[in-house]
Amino acid sequence: MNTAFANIGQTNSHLNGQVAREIATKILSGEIAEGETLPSEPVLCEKMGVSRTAFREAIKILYSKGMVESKPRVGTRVRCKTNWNFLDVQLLEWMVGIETKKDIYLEFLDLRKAIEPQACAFAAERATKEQRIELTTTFQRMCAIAEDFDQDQWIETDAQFHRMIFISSGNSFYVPFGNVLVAMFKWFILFSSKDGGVCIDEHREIYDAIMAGDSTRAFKASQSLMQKDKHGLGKSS
Amino acid sequence: MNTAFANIGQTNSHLNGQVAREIATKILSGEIAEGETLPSEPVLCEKMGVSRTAFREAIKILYSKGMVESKPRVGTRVRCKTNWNFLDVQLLEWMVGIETKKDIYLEFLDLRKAIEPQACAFAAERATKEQRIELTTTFQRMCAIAEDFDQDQWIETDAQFHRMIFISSGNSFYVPFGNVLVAMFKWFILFSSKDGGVCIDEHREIYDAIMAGDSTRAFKASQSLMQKDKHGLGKSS
DNA sequence: GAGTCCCTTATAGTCATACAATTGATTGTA
DNA sequence: TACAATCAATTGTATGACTATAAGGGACTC
Repeated sequence: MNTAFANIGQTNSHLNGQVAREIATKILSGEIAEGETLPSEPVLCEKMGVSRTAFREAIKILYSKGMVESKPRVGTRVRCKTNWNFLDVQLLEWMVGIETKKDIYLEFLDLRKAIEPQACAFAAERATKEQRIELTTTFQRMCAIAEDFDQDQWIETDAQFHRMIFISSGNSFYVPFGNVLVAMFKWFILFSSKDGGVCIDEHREIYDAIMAGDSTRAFKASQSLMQKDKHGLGKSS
Repeated sequence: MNTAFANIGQTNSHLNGQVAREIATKILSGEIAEGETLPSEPVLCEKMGVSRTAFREAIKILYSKGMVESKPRVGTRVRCKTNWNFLDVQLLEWMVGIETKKDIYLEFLDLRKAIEPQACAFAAERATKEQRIELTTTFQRMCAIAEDFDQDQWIETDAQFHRMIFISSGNSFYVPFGNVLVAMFKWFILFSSKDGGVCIDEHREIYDAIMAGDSTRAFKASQSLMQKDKHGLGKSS
């Protein structure tokens, strides 16, 4: 498989990535408040032990997510939270481990409820042949895992299944949700209980409806799954 | 007003911003295909007449939007489109002027239909006092503009009104939509016709419902506006 | 005293160069 | 053929110098 098409996450193990993560974490946790200006570049470079080159690349990453803005003579300030792009995979991954944010998946569920049924409906209408094949492959994997249950594998495959639906919607704006969803699912691996059965029947209903091209049924099936599953995990609780 | 809370857009007039825009445009338009690797850094720096520093900062911006990934000895390759974050203000702004993308607002409308009614409902339930005040101020401006009609001002204020609703939803994941919406509305200024009346009554219904704290009514009012308005512009056509 | 203009200065923005780290490709060897 | 060592191309990082920008203070005018 072409690497350009493989990974979803954006874990950047380089220095600039680490710096970006470190600062982002402080901003997201509120340790650095909105409106506050960061110490100057030389100071922070010294403090973090990196060169200006790496540091500035890190800042560009934060900038492009709407978290900071820089001006000469002023410095780099943290923008208002309303400008942060929470629908960004990296940003979500940075939130992992921030204690005060661990309940944010509840907010995400409210978004899923609004958008995912419609995504399923679109997928039923517009999924290409290739997308149907991949959806089938993924669903079959889910069935296998449901039989011989493994928590981590289930979550990963479940996320992939739902992501595939968003991709199959044929709408550019729906696609990013699939990626965000995958990022959120990674959280659940960290602190989800090992018990509870999977909603394989509910997923089958969604799958069947999409394959049958029945958008109304797909819409309802998705709604039904989200209704049953308080955690948005594909697990009944 | 604190500058950290003022601007929504992210127009970066610096060199790295220009470079980012230039390359992003070529990627978005398909001139540089998915999976393709860019020429090496020294080559592109020469070609564009900038230093590696500025160039690499530009690439970091694209990277953080999921558009490219870099590896030593391999180069920088364009990632699969499914990884691009279309729910990003800068990315949307870069799309302006790409001829083949000018109908993408139709896709966006499909997203709005799914999410905005729910945002209105949440806003009715959870808008803070300050948010209600700002919403009121904005709505009053809309009314004034509707009287003494000005196309550009209408679009700008209309966008601000809808953005305020997303912010008032109290859900971190709904907020970015408001910003994306503003970016999309900027397009309309470019190629919208000057005729057509504004849907001030429909907007008033949404506003009243939110102020009354009636989420069901707010939901329906938003649906109704989107139904009536084929372009999602707040204008009947 | 209030306002305007200009100068100073701190800060980010840009450049050039050198070196380090990574990894695909090549070559060598069993 | 399979595996290991080497090479080389490309990005990653560091450093130092210079430029551009704009906040803040001071002198001047009204």
